[in-house]
Amino acid sequence: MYLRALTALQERGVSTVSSEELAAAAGVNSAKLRKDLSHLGSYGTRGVGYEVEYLVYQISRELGLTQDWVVAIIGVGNLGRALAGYGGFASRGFRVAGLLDADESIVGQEISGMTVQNTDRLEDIIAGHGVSIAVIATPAGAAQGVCDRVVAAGVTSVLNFAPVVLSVPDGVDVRKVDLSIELQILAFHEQRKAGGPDGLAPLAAGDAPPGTTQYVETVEA
Amino acid sequence: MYLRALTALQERGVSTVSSEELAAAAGVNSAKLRKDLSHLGSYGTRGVGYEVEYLVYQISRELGLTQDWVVAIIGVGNLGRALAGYGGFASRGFRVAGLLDADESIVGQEISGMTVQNTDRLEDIIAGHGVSIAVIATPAGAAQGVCDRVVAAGVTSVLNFAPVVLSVPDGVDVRKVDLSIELQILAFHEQRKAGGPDGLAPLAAGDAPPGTTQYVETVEA
DNA sequence: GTGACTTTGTGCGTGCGTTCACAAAGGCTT
DNA sequence: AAGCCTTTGTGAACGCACGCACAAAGTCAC
Repeated sequence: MYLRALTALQERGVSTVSSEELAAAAGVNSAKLRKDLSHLGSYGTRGVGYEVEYLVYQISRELGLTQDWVVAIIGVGNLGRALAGYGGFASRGFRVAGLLDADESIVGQEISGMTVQNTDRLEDIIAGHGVSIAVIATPAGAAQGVCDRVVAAGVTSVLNFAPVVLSVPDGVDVRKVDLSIELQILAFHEQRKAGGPDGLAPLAAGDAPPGTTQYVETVEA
Repeated sequence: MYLRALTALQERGVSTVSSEELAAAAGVNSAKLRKDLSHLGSYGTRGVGYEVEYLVYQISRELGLTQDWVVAIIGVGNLGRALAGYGGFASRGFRVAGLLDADESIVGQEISGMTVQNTDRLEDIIAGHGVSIAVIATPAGAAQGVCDRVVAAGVTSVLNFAPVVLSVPDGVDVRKVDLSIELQILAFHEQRKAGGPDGLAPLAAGDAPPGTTQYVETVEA
């Protein structure tokens, strides 16, 4: 988030920024921002602030964005197609090495300049291109099987869009993005705002379920 | 998450489940699960567990899924298209009332059985269909403007896919999904596993940045 | 060069979510 | 009917992230 705010500042020609300004742009507390940045070292100048360009480099390096990452997308449905065409990946050092799908009617299609390949070739592609991150955009039922295969083939990071909890061996990272759960969380708060269902008393502020806080959030009693 | 695990159990014909089993399926600690469920009331039977069907109903009601929610998707690029065709919404009580885009070459196109409308009509559509949740899938530059308009038109929940921090008045909820940040977090851990960049010492376990924990995660020292 | 002002870096307190561990409660067997 | 066994519900402790507030440090003006 800081990196994103910083590059936006960079594009506007700003060369120096205070923790207060950057925190506001990133939607966090300024003390938290300073503490976060202090973990990278002391890159600020007291009385002045942080040099934008230098900070961009330091954060990029810390996040590992100075090197390229090779990604494979498995499952070329609506979501897989969107991911394949998503510009935000390439611009941040993520290179899509392959689109794979088990559906024969999709295999061979050209999507965003890439030819969809059969899932049979998964192991070849991962090994051949040095894929280290797999994006799983398959239906729920196929996700665990695909996950097992990519892990066996050497992938140690998985981004999972399928609505299932994947189990993986130690040393493998899994992150999950669940679109309908995001909507459900919003619906939950929406219901609260409307007074709650079936005579249920609205929760007091702070009674919301965990994991629902966000950069900007206001929940009224 | 619990609801998803429960419906999966329901489909397999399981009628009763213990906190231990359900917690494993949802990827959480069993004590946490019991405490979460206890907030809904005492719906378990000691010595036996929870009745799946009853729990599904209770959670659905609590989350507000027993009623329908009307959604508008603004921005019909790759991602907007994928969202429009995403089956997970309709099956959980979310109805897409409109697809809107500012690009004249997209307006009028038929996507997933819906005609893309001009963003000019945003206020009409929100008022006419009673939209309460807006999904913003526009480019970053347009997001805040669209957000301001949907909020002014009465929307009080926003799901934001644009890579910007939206500012909204009190009483409006915003949730953000940022695809490239998910990949960046994975890349960060991946880099750590590889030994860190430029002779940087790998962080000890627990030194990972906040907000990076997940259902399944293993970060090696 | 000196003083005043600005902003960083961080020790400390607070609040919250998570987990452990156990008592209470219900079912099942004999 | 009684006792054993399983599982829930929850009090208490732990750990962590966040925010406050201030001292240290560096800049800028005079």
